[in-house]
Amino acid sequence: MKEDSVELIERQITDFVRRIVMTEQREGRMERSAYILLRQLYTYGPAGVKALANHLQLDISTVSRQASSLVEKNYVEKLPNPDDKRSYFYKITELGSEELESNRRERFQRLNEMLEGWTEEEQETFGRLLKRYNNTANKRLNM
Amino acid sequence: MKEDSVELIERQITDFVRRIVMTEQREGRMERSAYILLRQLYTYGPAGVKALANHLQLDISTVSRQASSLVEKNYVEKLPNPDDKRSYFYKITELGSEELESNRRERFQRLNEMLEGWTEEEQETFGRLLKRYNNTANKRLNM
DNA sequence: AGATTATAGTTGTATTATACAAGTTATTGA
DNA sequence: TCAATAACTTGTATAATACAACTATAATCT
Repeated sequence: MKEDSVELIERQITDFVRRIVMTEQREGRMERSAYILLRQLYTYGPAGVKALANHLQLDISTVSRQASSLVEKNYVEKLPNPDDKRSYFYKITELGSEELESNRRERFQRLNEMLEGWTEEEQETFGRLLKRYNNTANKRLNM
Repeated sequence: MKEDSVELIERQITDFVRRIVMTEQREGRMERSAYILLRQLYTYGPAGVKALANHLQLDISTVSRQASSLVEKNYVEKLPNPDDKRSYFYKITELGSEELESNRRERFQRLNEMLEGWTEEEQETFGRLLKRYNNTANKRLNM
């Protein structure tokens, strides 16, 4: 089997995802989904589960549980929506923001170690190509 | 927050993994782990669960179950090891090889679509950088 | 050789993220 | 006003995984 670029990328992506999933499993998952939800709330402000589920492309029930779990940890508050008594706003708390920020720093730290020895240009290129890949993937998902 | 390369990459990796995990969940997972196990057996030949678990960096019990599941589908055979009656060799079958190959093709196909419009050089670079990243990550894991 | 220890594998149990389906309460619109 | 719709929660199921307990065999050490 000839190892052209596509084959190389396929292989690398498979390994990449495997390692991450595996590592997360070992350390007790949650982190990633919690992180993403917190990031969403931090960046775009309070929202209800439906909007969040749309943004994150997850099932409403999944987000509902994730959000509850964050409420338990006091990382988010569940505020009733005065205009619609069916729904709520989940709002990141001070504690949640701190948690997010510290998590962010850790991630940057780890990533920085991973990228040790890379030139600035290589880093930029990697980021750019990943982004391009993601954009295409996301576009395709929404069809 | 300034968006330097590390921040960009962190963001893109998070999104990348999220989308993949999510998509797999939707379509009934298994595919990835089965694929990786089949690939391992195809590439390196028959092996017992311990060796496989080492290679794939998974718990023995996990591999044991994955292997059983592949035996049920007739993708692999479970052969007794004549030199050690405690252990077995799992060997990919003809059917398993075909399944692997067709899975591979599908993945290439999808990936090719994803990389539409990329120059050959961009593809090579992407593969190379992913590989570099993976190598570092794997090295760090084994410490 | 016999007893102890180590090894290969399987199976039981738990956890996490997820989806789908069913249910509750509130809103909207004919 | 009452039927349909919407936002959310909760019940149930699934998949990949780990850890712990167990079984059978092999290796090692008196």
